[in-house]
Amino acid sequence: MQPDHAIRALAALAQEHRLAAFRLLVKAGAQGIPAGVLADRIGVPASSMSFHLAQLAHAGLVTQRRASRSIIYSADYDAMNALMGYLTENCCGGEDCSVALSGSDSCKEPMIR
Amino acid sequence: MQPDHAIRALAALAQEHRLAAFRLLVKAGAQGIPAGVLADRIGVPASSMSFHLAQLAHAGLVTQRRASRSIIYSADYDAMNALMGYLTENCCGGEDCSVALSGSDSCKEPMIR
DNA sequence: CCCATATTTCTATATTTATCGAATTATTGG
DNA sequence: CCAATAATTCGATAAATATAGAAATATGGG
Repeated sequence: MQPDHAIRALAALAQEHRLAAFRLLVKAGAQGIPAGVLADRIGVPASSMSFHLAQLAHAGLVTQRRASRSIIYSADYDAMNALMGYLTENCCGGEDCSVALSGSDSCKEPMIR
Repeated sequence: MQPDHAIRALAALAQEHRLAAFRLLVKAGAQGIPAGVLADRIGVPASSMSFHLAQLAHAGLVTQRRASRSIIYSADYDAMNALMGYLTENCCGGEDCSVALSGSDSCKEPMIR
């Protein structure tokens, strides 16, 4: 994953309504949630929701499919996975962050020099 | 971790120069890097670097200490760890993203309904 | 004490992002 | 085909973020 792709994904999640939408989509699983339902649940106008969903889609974090009149959004787990991988490799010292760096002494870089 | 804290951390990383700085700091380990060296390596004016470092610090992702005339920044691994934990719990279906969700069938939510 | 160094704060400006009503584009039921 | 529904795109602001020079604030050497 290129840094600019990671930045797009991070920026996509770094907004109240988009993070809320993505969390709902993650919980919803592959079934997904229609755009209008997301707008209602989050409490933003449809046009605002559409703007935010476009950013999540541009970052590759969600996919969309049409089902009758609705457009149903789903979280793209692979994309989120890739972002986690990028962060683990580049921002956590190259090891699994939650295991290796929390008070552990297995860090590649010594904590005190 | 509260959602707004996660958003601050995500936003702090979602910028070219800040992500570059944070990656350098992660690689540097506890030794850290002075503000001026970061500015030089990244190629931004000192005042711009200071602006970005303030955002990273406000998000809790870096710590700073004075050493003579320099102010040395270091990555805060615990904060990054907390962010990874938040993302894993809230944006990856509640399991370790890189293990459970990449084509695995161990997801809590069924992939197809 | 003075000067050079390192950094931050201030100030102004440019750029990007967010908001939301109105208009537009699909889709379906009747 | 027409009316109703679901979304998106458009357009106009508003708000937040980024940039960078200039001024101000510490620190330490001589």
